Amino acid sequence: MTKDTAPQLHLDNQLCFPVYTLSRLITQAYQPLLKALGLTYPQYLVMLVLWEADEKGELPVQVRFITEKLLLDTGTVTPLLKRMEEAGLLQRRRSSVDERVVEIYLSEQGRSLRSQAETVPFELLCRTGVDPKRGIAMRDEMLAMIRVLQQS
Amino acid sequence: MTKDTAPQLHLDNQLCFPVYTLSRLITQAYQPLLKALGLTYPQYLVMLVLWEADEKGELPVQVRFITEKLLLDTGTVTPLLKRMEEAGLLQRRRSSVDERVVEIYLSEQGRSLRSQAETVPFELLCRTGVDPKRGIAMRDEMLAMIRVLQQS
DNA sequence: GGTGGATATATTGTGCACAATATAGTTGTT
DNA sequence: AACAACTATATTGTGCACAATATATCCACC
Repeated sequence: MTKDTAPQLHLDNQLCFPVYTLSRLITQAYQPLLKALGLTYPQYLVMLVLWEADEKGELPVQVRFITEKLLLDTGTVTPLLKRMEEAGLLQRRRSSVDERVVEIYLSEQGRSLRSQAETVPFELLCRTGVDPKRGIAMRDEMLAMIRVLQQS
Repeated sequence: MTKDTAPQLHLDNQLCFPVYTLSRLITQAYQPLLKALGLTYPQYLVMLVLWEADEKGELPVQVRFITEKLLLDTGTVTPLLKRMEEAGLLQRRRSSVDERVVEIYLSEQGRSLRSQAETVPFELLCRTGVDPKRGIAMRDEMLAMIRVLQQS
């Protein structure tokens, strides 16, 4: 009489666990590169949003713009932006048109960081040993899952 | 004269961001199911490890066993196990053979939670709308990337 | 049998995530 | 004009993650 088993509860059979682990390991792989720029990984994501908005002439952006791009809520983003303001990467200013809104401006320091960041994605690609084609296929599958999960 | 662009820094071209987001959204999808069991997502992962060890008659396990399975360090796992002990899910006891080692035992409450958890993976599969075959393919690709990242 | 190095776990401090709630401002309706 | 409903951001509290460091124990070798 052996114990009954529940293979669907075995760690190796989970889909969630590799996603969770891969996310952590990727963040760890970025860490030394981002440390040289004085950024954490979530701060790097905010900078990606701001640099891209800058290219398109969309600055300043609202806090809401960032929360929607990154799918994070204000409870995460507000303190994140405060720390980044203290670090001199950006400015936060209440809109005079609508006092509810806080507008985010890129500082010169924040803007100039972009040129240093330009090599980061390629270096990461090398470290992870991802074949670019399969990486794109994986990315698209994940984006599809994200769309499904966002509805609930 | 337009601003120069750096497409490799655009959010939509990142591989890391979908992994990061998918991981968060999956955790959020688990949350209502796990809340009914009184577990957080990392606590659920610890329980998966313990239930599986229990099946194999490997209990008690060392803290190290859990950190290695989950690829987390003691700075994360020790307080996690303490909270789980307070919640009555497990016991922590110093080994008398080797006083450095802390042995983790499953409590009866923790063991009996397994039957309630057995339906969780299937429910998640439904919510994420994953085709099982493609899910397995994705999982294996992620595990391959994890192996590469673990070496550095 | 003492001591240097290795091992196992714990602690401290910082920065996310996120649920829940609060605050303040705006808009639409009557 | 008053006020209810809505919107944008902020705050509070809890629980991870993780780097860095500390503590305690064990083991090998002399």
